[in-house]
Amino acid sequence: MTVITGLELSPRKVDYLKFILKKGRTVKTTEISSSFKVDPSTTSKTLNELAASGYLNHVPYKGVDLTQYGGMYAEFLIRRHRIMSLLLSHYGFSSEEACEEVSRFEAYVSKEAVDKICSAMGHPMFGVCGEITHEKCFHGEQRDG
Amino acid sequence: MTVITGLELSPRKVDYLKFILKKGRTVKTTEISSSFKVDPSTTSKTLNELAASGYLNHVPYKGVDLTQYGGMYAEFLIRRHRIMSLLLSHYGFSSEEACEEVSRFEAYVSKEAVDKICSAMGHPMFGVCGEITHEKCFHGEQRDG
DNA sequence: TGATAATTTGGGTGAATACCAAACATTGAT
DNA sequence: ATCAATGTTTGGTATTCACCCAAATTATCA
Repeated sequence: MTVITGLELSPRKVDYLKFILKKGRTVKTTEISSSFKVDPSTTSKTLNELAASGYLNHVPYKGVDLTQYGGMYAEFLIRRHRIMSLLLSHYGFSSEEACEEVSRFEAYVSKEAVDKICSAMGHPMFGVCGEITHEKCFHGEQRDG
Repeated sequence: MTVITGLELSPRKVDYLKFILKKGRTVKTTEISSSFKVDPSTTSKTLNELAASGYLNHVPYKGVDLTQYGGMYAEFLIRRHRIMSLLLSHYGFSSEEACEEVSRFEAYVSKEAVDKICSAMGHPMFGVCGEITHEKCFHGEQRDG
């Protein structure tokens, strides 16, 4: 049972996993590279790394999709984004402002912190940019893994 | 009149400026390198870069201190740290937990965001790790520079 | 089945952060 | 006042992240 610190992935990798989870299907390299406006070769390499680390299944020339672990991890990433955005929305940020700001720093926010905030907020069901799920949240309180 | 976005400096440089401001005097390379547990040569190079960018005055072999601009900027850095830590302390974080968590991501939080949060909090005078000053805060609300 | 489009690979770049070894400057003790 | 010890800087090198270009490879469709 691997423990998630939330600090495992670089900002770009976080972006990619969130993107792939939101698509909910196999995604092609070009979809990602054009969305993020980078060269396909850059995306290709990053996807390879994510596959090597077990987050993605990569069938060369075909596309990528999330492994079981990658799916679980990406759900945390989305939850983190939504919880942090919701938090900022309580301080005068519009949805867009909150999402944009959070996107800058979310990769450096620990799961422990997210769980704590989520718990203090009473495990909200909706964020400013979508539904918040708490499957693996552990409700901030201690629980066995 | 240079506009501060808050995203000008890398995490390490943020650490250094905050450290120097807190000391409130000329600081030697070794003080910094030993505090952050890195090689003095690493610190020396980073201090050079900060000097080249106008944040520090560096007298070789003697030490560094903040330029006027550097001092102003460092005050923002401290305010950002304290506002963000105070924010987290409202979600069940102890002072230490809040400081530690914020230290991980503060370099990526914009001044605009800090001002907004500061304003929404009613410009608090005290954070979990020191007094908060609002000299250059512009009180979140619009004001001319 | 061959041209076109998508993808990957190989080779480079720059920023950030770090280390080591060697050169250089400062300081303090004799 | 000089020299050894200490502190600092320079030069060289490494890694991680993120990016680009050009060339090779694979897939697809007409």
